[in-house]
Amino acid sequence: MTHSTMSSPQTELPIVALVGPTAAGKTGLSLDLAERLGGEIVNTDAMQVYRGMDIGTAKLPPTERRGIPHHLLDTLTVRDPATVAQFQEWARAAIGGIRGRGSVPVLVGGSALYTRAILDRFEFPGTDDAVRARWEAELDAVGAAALHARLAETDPAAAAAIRPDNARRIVRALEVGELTGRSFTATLPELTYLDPRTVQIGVEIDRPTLDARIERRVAQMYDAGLVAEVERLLDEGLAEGRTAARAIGYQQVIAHFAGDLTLAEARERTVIATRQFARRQLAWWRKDPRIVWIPFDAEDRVDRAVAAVRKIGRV
RNA sequence: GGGCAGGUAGCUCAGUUGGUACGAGCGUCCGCCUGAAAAGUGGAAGGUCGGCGGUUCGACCCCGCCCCUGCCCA
Repeated sequence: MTHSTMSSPQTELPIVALVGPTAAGKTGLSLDLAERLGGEIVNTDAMQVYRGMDIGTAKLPPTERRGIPHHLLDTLTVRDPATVAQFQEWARAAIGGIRGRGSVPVLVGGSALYTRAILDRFEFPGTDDAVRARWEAELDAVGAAALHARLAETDPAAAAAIRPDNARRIVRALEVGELTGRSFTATLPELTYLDPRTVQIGVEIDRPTLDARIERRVAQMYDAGLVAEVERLLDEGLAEGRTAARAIGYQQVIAHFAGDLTLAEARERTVIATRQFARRQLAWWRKDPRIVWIPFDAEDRVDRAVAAVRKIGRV
């Protein structure tokens, strides 16, 4: 416990977020950084929240965490749906708790939307299972195009921003409209940190190297028993999980068990899906000029990261 | 040595009874993205149609030879 003699010194503590494509080396850097800053780690990876999904999400085993507290790992079972809004709440609470303890929160993870939802001014309009279910049923009955036409009547702005084939977003827009009576703007908010003492550090890596690392990582996952892990999780209801079953690696092994892919195909598809995921992540970070990029293999990367943090807050 | 099938986009394959390749799926690249986000979604770039020669106004599609792949016979 820190005793604050001055006006809440804990708010002077920075929020650090480590971003970058999967397999770039975020985890390793996060440990060094947390050690140097006296920080605690907050996971911002949408799939590492699942208990039991360890190998396929490249979750750091507890024995390798160097005694640094890790938050938001293993918070859901494989049957539970994950949602951004809920994660935002958890993460902000975790950040508050860490700062309250006089430590620096170090967020690490590859889920770009999650990270933004936590760091930026980002508000979610709410949800309602019944309303959602009704629109989803309507979607099945009428199809995306017809639903989009209906959205065009009630919320022209949203309809203009959402493609007629993007069923998921159309349903959500209709849900929000019904719930709030307001337009579902459907555009990302500005890049504005909720707390000005926020730094994002990006792990920079060239594509050939990244692709090679992805391939190697997938091979290691299979060697380490990914298939057995999936088999075990299937007993726990993985296939019924709306989000967990979609995770890269898991999704392909499930398809294998369903007889749709050979094991070799599943492995290959996992590599491809991971690579595509990395590209999508990169597209996301590319738009954010606030990120301080540090080469993944820079000898002094930890020093540089620490320096970037010091620029915005006393540590 | 002989016979058959095949050689078209990075990959797997469609296709035209000869008139500028209508290509498709996957991959690749780029964009979008507010309660499934490791998800969802839009677009773009790629082809001297195995090689050489011939027939023809014109060939990827016809003829000849050659090369490569697979299968069969010897």
